[in-house]
Amino acid sequence: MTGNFEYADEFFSFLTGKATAALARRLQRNLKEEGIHITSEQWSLLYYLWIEEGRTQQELACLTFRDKPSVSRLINNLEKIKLVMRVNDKDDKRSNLIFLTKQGRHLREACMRQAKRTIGQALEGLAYEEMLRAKNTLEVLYSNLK
Amino acid sequence: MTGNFEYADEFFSFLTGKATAALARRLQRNLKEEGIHITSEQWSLLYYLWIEEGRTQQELACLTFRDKPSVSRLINNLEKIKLVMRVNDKDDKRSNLIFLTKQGRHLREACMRQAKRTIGQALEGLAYEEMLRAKNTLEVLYSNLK
DNA sequence: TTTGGTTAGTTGTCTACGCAAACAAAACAA
DNA sequence: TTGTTTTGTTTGCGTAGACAACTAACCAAA
Repeated sequence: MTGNFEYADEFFSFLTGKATAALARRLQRNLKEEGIHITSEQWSLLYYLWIEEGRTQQELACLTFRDKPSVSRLINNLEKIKLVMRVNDKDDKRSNLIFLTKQGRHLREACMRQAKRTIGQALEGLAYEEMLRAKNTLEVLYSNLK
Repeated sequence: MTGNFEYADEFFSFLTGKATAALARRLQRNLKEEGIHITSEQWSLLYYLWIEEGRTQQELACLTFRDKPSVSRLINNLEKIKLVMRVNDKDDKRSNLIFLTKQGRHLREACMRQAKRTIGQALEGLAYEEMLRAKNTLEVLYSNLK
């Protein structure tokens, strides 16, 4: 049925992205309350580095679903505030491997706490079952489009 | 439980906004294929004007969950490409009422077609029931945060 | 009426986005 | 080995985002 679906207009609200925008703003606000002044975009990049460091910019672009220039500039800004650093890969001089600084690593715990808090606020009043279903639906949606 | 929720980290994927980003990009691409060169953000503002014209910028900011400067500049750009126009409100000289131009009105049908197509592509393979549940969950999420 | 608070919109500044083009290093093929 | 293609990153450009500070208009209470 790709691209032709009779009830589609009921779902235009997906297209406005209001829910995601609200979530991003709340995350940023919660981080700020904790004294952490990073953007939600920076958070999402750091998130993958907290899981594993030493990734290339290419990998980070893929993981965060951004284009390469966006990642390049995000990293510029994260370098400026001394949370990450580029290390030129010896085996492949085209790539930079991105590592956390001590400060970047240190931020992890507080950021995770605020991320959890944000999710808690967002999903308040919903049954766990419903959250799982919504997550699953969004994953399907993403895999349909990526 | 606001802000403290033991399974929260399972839902961090909500925070990255990848699904929404994918959706916005696909919408823009689909519009482009139809020869319509507007951004997904412009689409979302026009969407509310297609429902009803003559809204104030304030109202549009509220409807699209953006701040006033963002709406002001979106309208600047929409004016540049002659899809909308500001009309100063005679009853309250502080406000502008935003109207579609003939071209703006004309775009409606094709844009709606592509919006439907985008939703169709995004939700492909999902049961209608699941789509409704996800929509509902996102509405709760939004109302928790706005 | 005048003063003080509120509301609508704009401007400045900085961050971030995508797309296209440029570049350099690496991989590959003749 | 040289020439071509691919890959990883950066630069240029235009759009969009939030926040803070500002102007102009409205309004209400002294």
